[in-house]
This record gives sequence, C-alpha cells and structure tokens, in this order.
Amino acid sequence: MSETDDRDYRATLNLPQTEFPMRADLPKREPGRVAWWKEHGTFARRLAKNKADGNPHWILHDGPPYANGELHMGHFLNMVLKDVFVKIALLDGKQTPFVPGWDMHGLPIELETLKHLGIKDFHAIDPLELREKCKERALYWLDRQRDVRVRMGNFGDWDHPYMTIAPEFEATIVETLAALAEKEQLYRGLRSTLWCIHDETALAEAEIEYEPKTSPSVYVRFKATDEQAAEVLSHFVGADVASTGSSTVIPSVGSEATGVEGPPLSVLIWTTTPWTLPANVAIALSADAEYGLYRVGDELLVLATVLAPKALGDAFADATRIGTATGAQLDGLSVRHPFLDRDSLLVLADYVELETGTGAVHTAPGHGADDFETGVKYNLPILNPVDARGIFTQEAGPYAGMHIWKANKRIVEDLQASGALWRMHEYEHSYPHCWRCHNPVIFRATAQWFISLDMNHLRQNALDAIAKVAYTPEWGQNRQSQMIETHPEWCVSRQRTWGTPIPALICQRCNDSFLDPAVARRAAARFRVAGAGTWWSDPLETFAPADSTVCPKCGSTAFEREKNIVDIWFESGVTHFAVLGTPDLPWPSDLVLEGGDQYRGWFRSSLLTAVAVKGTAPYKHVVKNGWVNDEHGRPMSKSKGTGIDARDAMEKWGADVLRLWAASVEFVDDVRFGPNVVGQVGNVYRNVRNRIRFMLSNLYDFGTTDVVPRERLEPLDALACDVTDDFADNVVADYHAFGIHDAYLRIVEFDRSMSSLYLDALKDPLYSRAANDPRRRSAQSALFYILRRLLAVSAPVLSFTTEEAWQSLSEDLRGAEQSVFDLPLSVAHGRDTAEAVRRWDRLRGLRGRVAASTEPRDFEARVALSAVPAFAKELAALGDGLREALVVSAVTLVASDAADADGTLEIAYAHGAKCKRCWKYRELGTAEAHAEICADCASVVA
RNA sequence: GGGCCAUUAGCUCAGUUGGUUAGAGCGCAUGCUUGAUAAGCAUGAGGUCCCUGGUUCGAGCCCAGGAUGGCCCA
Repeated sequence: MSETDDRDYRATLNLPQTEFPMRADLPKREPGRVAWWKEHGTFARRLAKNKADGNPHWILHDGPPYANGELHMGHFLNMVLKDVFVKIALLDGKQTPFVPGWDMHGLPIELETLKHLGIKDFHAIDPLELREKCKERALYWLDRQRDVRVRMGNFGDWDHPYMTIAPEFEATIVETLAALAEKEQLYRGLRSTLWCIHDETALAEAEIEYEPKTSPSVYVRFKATDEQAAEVLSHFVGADVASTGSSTVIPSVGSEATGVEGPPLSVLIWTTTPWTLPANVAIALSADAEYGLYRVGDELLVLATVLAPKALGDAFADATRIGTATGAQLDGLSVRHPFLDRDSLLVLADYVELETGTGAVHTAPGHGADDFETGVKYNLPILNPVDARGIFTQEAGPYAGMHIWKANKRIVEDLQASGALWRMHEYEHSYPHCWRCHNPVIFRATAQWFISLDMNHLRQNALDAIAKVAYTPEWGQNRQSQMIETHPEWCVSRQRTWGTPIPALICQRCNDSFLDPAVARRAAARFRVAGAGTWWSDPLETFAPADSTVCPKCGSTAFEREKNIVDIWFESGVTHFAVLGTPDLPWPSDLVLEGGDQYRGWFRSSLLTAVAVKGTAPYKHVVKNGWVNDEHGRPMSKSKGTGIDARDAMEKWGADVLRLWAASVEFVDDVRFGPNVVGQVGNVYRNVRNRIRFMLSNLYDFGTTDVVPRERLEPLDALACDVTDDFADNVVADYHAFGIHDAYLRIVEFDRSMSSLYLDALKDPLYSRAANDPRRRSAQSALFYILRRLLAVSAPVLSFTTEEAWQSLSEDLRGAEQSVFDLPLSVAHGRDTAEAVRRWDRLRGLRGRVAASTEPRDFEARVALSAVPAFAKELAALGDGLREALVVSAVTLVASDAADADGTLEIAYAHGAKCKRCWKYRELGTAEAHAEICADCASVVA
C-alpha cells in the first residue's frame, strides 16, 4: 500500500461543484426567469412585505412611451434605468409600486391606422369607426412594447398599465380641462398656429421637425402712391427729390396706377413665402436700424443700409443713397400692397434682424407667430385667406381656389409681370415640417383652445415650482426654466379624430364657442363609464341638459358640440393626475426619469398641468438620461438602418449583458452602443459571472447549521466580510446618488480584488481541509456572506444572473428569502470598515509582491517578512491567514523598526517537498500509510 | 444661426478645494497554472488629458477663443 497516485488523493479533496453554468446562455434562459418571477409574484410579494413593515413610499412615475412602433435601444436604456431605480428602492424596503403606462391617442397612431387600413383620406371613414380601429392598433402596439419591457426583466404592474385611451384616463383629461376652465386658465382665441395642410390640423411646437427646404427667395417692391411717396420722402434726412435729376416718367404698376410724375418710390421687402403676400397688411422695420433711400436707375428704393449691398446685388454699384432715416422715423407711414387694393402699413418690431433680407419685413399676421403679435399690437386685420387644406379662399383675390405651393410660382410670375419683383432666386433653408407626414407646415390663423401661460401667473408659478425640484444633472433645472420662460401660449386643440374631445359647445345663435366646466364635468363622468366616444354618439342632452346651460355671450340655449380633440402632450401631461394620488401611489412622485428631449416635452407639460391645478410640481426629482448613439457617436436612425431594436438586441446578447451595459455607461450623458461596446461589457459580465460561480461552487456542502457567526470567523475571513460591507455600503451610497455607473465601477473593482486576493487564497483551505474543518466552515460562512451581499447590491442591475445564482443555492441557505429580491440592500453592522479596507489594501500589496515572484512561486516559496511593529502586529493578527493570503507554504514574521513601511520581503524555496494532495511544501511521510503527503492531509485522508 | 451638454489610454470610465512619475476595468502582449479550466494568477506595453492663448511658482482641473460631436430650438 505504498503507491498512491494523485488521482486517488484528488478524490479526497472538496473540489467545487455547482449546477450554475459557466456559459450564461442568456437569450435562451432569461424568458424562463421572467415567467418564474411572474409565477412567484416576486415583485408583489416584496411590495407587500415592505408595506407590512410600514416603510415609506418611493414612487417613480413612468413617462409614457408612445404606443406606435418598436422599442429601440434608447427606450431600453431609459426603461432599464427606471427598473434599476425601482429595484434599488424595493430592496431598500420602500413601498415602490411601478405602474407603467402608454401614450395611445394622437395623430401618429391615427395615421398609422389609416395606412394599415389602406385609407388615404380620414374624411372617408366614420369617426367612431376610425376610433375603434385606432384603439385596436394602439392596443396592438402596447402589447408588443409591453412584451419587450417585461422581457427586459423590468418589474411593474404589467397587467394594469395606465393607458391614455382608458375611459378613466379620458375622464381625468376632461376633468383637468374643467378645472382649468374653472380657474380661467383656458381660453379660445384666434391664433396664428402651426398648421399641417396635409393632415389638416394644428400642430404643437413639439410636433415640428426642421428639415431642409428650397423656397423662392424674392425681393418685392411695395410701391407708394404720390401722396405716400411725398410723405415717406419727408421723413428722410437729406433726400431731395428734385435733385434726383430724373426726367423719365416710369409708368406706375399695380392695381392702383396713378401715373405719377417723378421717380416711383418703393419699400423693398424680402420673403421666402410669396404665398403669404395676399395676407400682407404691414411691413415691419427695426426701430433703431438705419434705412437708406436709394436711387437705382429711375426709381427710389427704401431698405436697411447695412443690407443694401447684398439685397441690391449688381445694381448696388450704380445706386446712390440720397437720404437716411431710422425705422422709428418711418413708423406709421404706408405704401401700397403690390397686387391687392389696399395699403401696407410701416410698423416697428423687435424681431426684425439685419442679417438677411432688406430689414423691411413682410408682415402677414395670419401667417406667422411674430407677425400675429405685431398685428395685435398695431390692431391690424388678421387676414387668413387660406383654408385647412392650403387652398386660397376668395379673400386671396386672383389666387382664390389655388393651392398655396402652386400659388408660390404664380405669384412670383405675376410680380415679375407687373414689375413689382426686384429680384428672385432659389433659397435652401431649414424649414418646419410636420413630424409625422414630413410635409412643410404653414402658419395659419384659426380659432383654437389655449392654456394661457400668463393668466393667473402660471408661468411664474411654474418657475417657482421648478426651484423646489431637484434635477440631475443640476443644469437641468436651468434648462427646464428656460423651457417655461420661452413657452408660448399652449395650443391644446387639434382637429382630428383619435383623441379625447374638448367638451366645448358652439352656440347656434351667436356661433361662439365656450367651455362650461359643468358640461365638462358631466362629460368626464360619462367618459369614465362609457369612454370618450360618447361625446360623438350620445345625445347632446347627456352633457348639456335642457335649460341647464346658457351661452355666456348671448344667453341662447341651443348648441352644437365642438369637434376638436385635445393635444396629446396635454394628455401625457396629466398622467400624474390619472395614476397618482391614492394611498398606495401618493402624489407627487419621487422621481421621473426620461430622455433630455422631455425638458421640453413631458417634464414641461406635466409641470404646467400640475402647477395650474394644484400649484406645485408633480415630481420631486427629475433625472435625465442621455441619447443612445452608435459606436461612432452618431445618432442611430431608423431610416438609415442604423437603429437597433431592443427586442433584437436582447435576442442576440441577452437582457442582463445589456443591463450591465446600461450601468457601464454614464447614462446622464449621451452614450454609445454597438457590437464592440457590448462585446466589452460581455467580457466584464463573464468575469463577474465566473466569480459568482466560484463562490457558489464552494457552498455545495454548506448549510445553515454550518454557519460560523461573524465574531468567530477566522481573521482573514472576517476581514473579507468587513471589506464586503464597506463595498456594499458604498454601492448603496452610489445608488442613492443615482450613480449607477459609479456602482458599476465599484462592483467590477471589488470583484477583481476579491478574486485575486481572497478567492485565490481560499482554494487551499477549502479544497484540502476536511469538509467540516472549522477553518473551512469559516471560509464558507464568509463566502456565503460575501455572495449574499454581492448578489443583493448587484440585483438591481444584473437581475437575471443574481436571481439565477440565488436559486442555485440550497433552499436551506436561502431560507425565507425565496428570491434575490427578498434580500435587504443595506445591512446595519456598525463596523469601522474603512480601517478594514486599509488593512486589506496593505495585504493585497504584499500578496502582489509575492505573486510577482516566479522562482520560487506560490507554494514553492516560503516568505520571511519583516515589518514595522504596528504592521507586524496587524499581520500577526491574521494568524495562518497571512500565509493563506500570500499563497505560499510558510511565512515567518518579525517586527523590526528597520523594515520598509510596506514590509520587507525575502522569498526563498520552501523546506520539504510538494505534498501530492495539497501541493504545499511540507515534510512528507510522517504518516506511515501515506508517504507522499503531509501530516495535515494524512489526517484528512485517514 | 441661438441655447445647453460633451471631449482623459483601442473601448467604457475615475480623477477630490489647481500640487510629485494622470488611474481602474475590459481588450492586447508575455509568463505561469491546468484542483474556478470556453476558467484562474502575475507582469507589461499603451496617454501632446481635443486645439490655441491666458491666469498661476505650478493647469487634466480655472478663464477666453476655437474645433469636433450630441440634444433642444430658430
């Protein structure tokens, strides 16, 4: 019985065992885990526990994605981040129900539905039928998107999402309108609004995209009559008509030919929208700018002097400036419209810029926001000669019946023929387009419903509310304020079908529209029961019972209902009212988290409705996440085919690797995503996974009865636990500061430090000691503790992997904590972990120096270590743990004042020979029966 | 064109109130290990901190201008 080969001794070791696979196979396994969470009600159970514990609420209110199209990686980042924060709060013991929601009304879905149905004109289908079809489509997209969100591993009340098309939600929308009407925050007014002539609807600012467009750039003469010319001339300093020296009589042009003597005088304007000329009523000048009176050939032209060289072009060389005047001096004068029988007034406006054009700005109050303001200021007629489809009305004179884009060309030709055109060329510029149909939009004066930003100090109140909200990043607060400061009056009405009706009535006698709060409240009550479609289908008496409503203007009691619907930004702006404000979901929310575009979108619309109705912000903290660009930092675009679908990405890489990616980038800034970036994160994932696997694999024979209390752990194990506490505390602190990326770095670093120092050192005691040796049980107790805390703090990010690992432990070890989401995030321990970390780092430094030795290396070596007394004492306290940590066969330690601060090392070959079983260098054969192994091993084998 | 933001190793990122030789992880190269093995350990290479000026004894950090990219607008 002398010969014993290695293989036999190998069988006597406690080598690691686990079912937890090295290969993650995430795309294949994750769907099963999603089903498992659902089946076990993991989220709901923990919520119930947190509630039973009487812990506080922490509500993240979901900004609704639009229920149209597939979710991309930008959605993934945002939605997973929300989930990470919800899970942090959940593990922290908070009551943190998450109610996801969808934005489901609106033009994009209506258009997609029409396309799906193959219908080109929305007038061709009955509104109620179209609404049914839109609802089907919206629900279809909700289902698809919900599947993807659930697949991400996100926790939430997926069976009861909020939907803007739900009857209760529609009721909330209308109730909010009623509340705004009661507070006189809502009014109906004529406004020059952005209008899409293709979709035949007013558009909100947020529904506009700027795209390049080529327009005719035209310079047009607005000629003065004799009398007007004399008046204009009298305001120019230095102008002397007699000295112009011209004797040529230029025949007058235009409809108001006067056959004047002397040179004709015109104000030269510039425009890129000739079709708006029929609505021209004024020419705006800059009050302070200098205007010149130029003699060019046989005529006189008025324009800003700084722009004259550019505007006059070749003719500038021969032009003579014979007088100047400021804009202010010309205020109130008139010239003639180039082809209609009326005057155009010279007015002042501060938006007149002197970069392009002539400094004399064609002003059509019906076709421009600035123009409209000027029109109101000067009490000018608001002409609107264009109908909803972009066809000129009778008001446009000779162009009646013509489409505006066609009229552009025709008007230029006519101007040319009449001599009013000075110059024309093609001009490419960035022009507003409809975000959905991508056709150029126009400004058009129409009657719309508005929320006033300045009535009742709403704008100022909103700014005050912002000051009380926390923003991440901090500059978001300033940005949000700017978005309120520059917010124009909010047009909330739309002329489409798929939406919530604005329950306004039109008086049949005086034709005035009004929104009676009582009518709105009745509508809300009805919608809550039977949906908003009842506005169209129910008899009017349902909303305005006979004699209960009178026209505020004329007292009539005969009405029709208005057919406008509400802007979907208003709908998403009331999600906080619809979802929050219950005992389980208090208002306001603790956090909202969306992309940076929402400062202008949902953050703003939510804020305004909340401040208007309740006086304060609907959230306490606003966090913005960055944009997801491709690997080169360029925007991902669906149309260019560079966009990556969230579902596809999860099928390829798995949700957990992508979740780790979300943590690996600084989400507040713009981030990059692509195969190379994911590949890198995949490597990190593999490392983390393997180290978790190693810990699991050494707990296969460990149970609750084997647990060694913290106070009785071996010193090295206790140190590792202290370091783990420090690590976990810091991760939690990072989480609380929204530092997901900081937490990620910390986890990766901890993982590496644990692995290279501690886990490596533990192999020998774990493998070679007897299974129930106290040293081994101590190590296992520490491993279990470390694993448990590592899994808990990693679970918000690596939800799938941590749960998989937790489930790989015995039921005995898991105990009452069935799921990793039953674990506590923080553990109160009251230890000075900072000191432990310093000791750990010093030990790690020593280990590094020893490990760098190649001859001898590892167990071949023995170490003679001399350290200054304090350090020596610290190391001596580790007992044999010091030798274990250095992974050598023997260590001698002496205290010496002469030693280096970080210890003086002497590494030599160890005495004895390599034990065939434990590989350490020892005296062999002390046990009779086992010649090739050491005494310790012999005692185990025996 | 305007506002806001970003720019540090091949990649993802740290760099405290300006203060020695700018750090980590991943990747890469090399060596070891083969009892975590499609794993583990160690060593190493790799940086004009976007550029140009300025302030300062001293600047990755502060100031000004510019470049590139992104978001939101016009």
